Amino acid sequence: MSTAQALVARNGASALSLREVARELNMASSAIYRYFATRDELLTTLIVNAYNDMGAAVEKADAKLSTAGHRERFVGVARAVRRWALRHPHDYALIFGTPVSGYVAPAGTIVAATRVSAVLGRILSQAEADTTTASPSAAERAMVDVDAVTAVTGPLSGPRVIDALSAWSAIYGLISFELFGHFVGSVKKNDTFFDAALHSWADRFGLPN
Amino acid sequence: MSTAQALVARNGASALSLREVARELNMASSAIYRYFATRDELLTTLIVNAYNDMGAAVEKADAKLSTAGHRERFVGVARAVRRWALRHPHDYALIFGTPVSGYVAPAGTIVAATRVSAVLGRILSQAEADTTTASPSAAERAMVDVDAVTAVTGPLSGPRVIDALSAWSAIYGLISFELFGHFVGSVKKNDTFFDAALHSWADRFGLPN
DNA sequence: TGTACATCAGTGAACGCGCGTTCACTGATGTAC
DNA sequence: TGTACATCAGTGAACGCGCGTTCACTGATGTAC
Repeated sequence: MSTAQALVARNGASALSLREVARELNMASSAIYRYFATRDELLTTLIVNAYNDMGAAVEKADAKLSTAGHRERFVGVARAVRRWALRHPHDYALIFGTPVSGYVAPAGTIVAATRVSAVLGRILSQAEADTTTASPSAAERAMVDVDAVTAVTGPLSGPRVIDALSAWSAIYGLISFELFGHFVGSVKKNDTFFDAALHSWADRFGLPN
Repeated sequence: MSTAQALVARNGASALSLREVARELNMASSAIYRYFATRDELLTTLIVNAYNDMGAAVEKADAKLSTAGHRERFVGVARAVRRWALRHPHDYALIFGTPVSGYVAPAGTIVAATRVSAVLGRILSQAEADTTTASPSAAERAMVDVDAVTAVTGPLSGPRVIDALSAWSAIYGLISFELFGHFVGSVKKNDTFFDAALHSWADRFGLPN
């Protein structure tokens, strides 16, 4: 299986149809079945690869900013997410677009899927650790699985767990609106707008600088 | 054309394939060509219908809240967007999911597409009108088409134009993450979480109550 | 070292399916005299 | 009022295409003696 996934990973196939992947690899479509039992298995590998590629890119960006302040890290990491999305629109759509009808992602994908949000969450956790961290209320625990989140991000106060998840989905919203054309006619300079929106989030989180 | 669109609108067809639409209407697939010259023309009508259906639902919700405070209206309208999305996941995906490859929406769709964001923008404009509205800076005008936005929302200060667009894409992000399964494992109660996230936005906008 | 055989990556033709689109048609309804 | 004809909504068979999947195969590489 290592070989199989490597094959697809190495050649960076990122199509949603088995035959299209085969074409990208210059293979007969039937040859794919030497590596994957079924289209869904191929799809899973493609999705996991995309999550990991995105995760690695974002982690690398974060590592480069390790000495920077929390605000700079937060904005920088979000920018890295956007940059990856713009460079890999096909993979982005595979992960974050309309789910493929009938396909159910197996549990194994979640680790890869969590990498990016984990980076963002960790920054917010570290920014908050500088001050006091109130423990989440019962209401907050009822709507969010605080333990699951903080297990991967580090400690976060209740309101911040909610805002962190909200921010992550908002970043996705900004990128998707840009990529899917919903900002056409209102946003003119997508990169400065993205930055402005993100600094507004950083303000909300009280990140210094 | 009135008949044709009415046909589809009345029966509420919301499939992305021409043959599927025909099946929903209990017609031969060829019969569709009596009403639409091409699949893309059908798709356009489907999309416009979806936008208008969503727009009408949200405008109705806003009308019901006309006597309420700005915060209540803002949150109530956002809730209406979410409610519509949950009730019409197929139409929602048609509008906000991955764009159909090769399909280009004609200019005629934009009026319908703007209805929902216009409602939200108008509330924020009215909330701001209660105080002073500083006119947008050159930097803000460079990244956002302020005139196009305020033409439909009413006057908004520069930072608020940006935050309003950001909020709209964030609402989309929250709904899409819920609908597309990206909150599985972290958010447990989607409706209270949505409300909490929205009130956090209302705080950011300084909406009273 | 050479021969015999097993392994295994990849091929290519074929299948049934759903798609968008075309086309000759049917049959009900409306209009003219 | 009845007959003749035009209009028009909808049918059903057929097309070429891309899809996922199967299957008998080829031919290069590895192993045994």
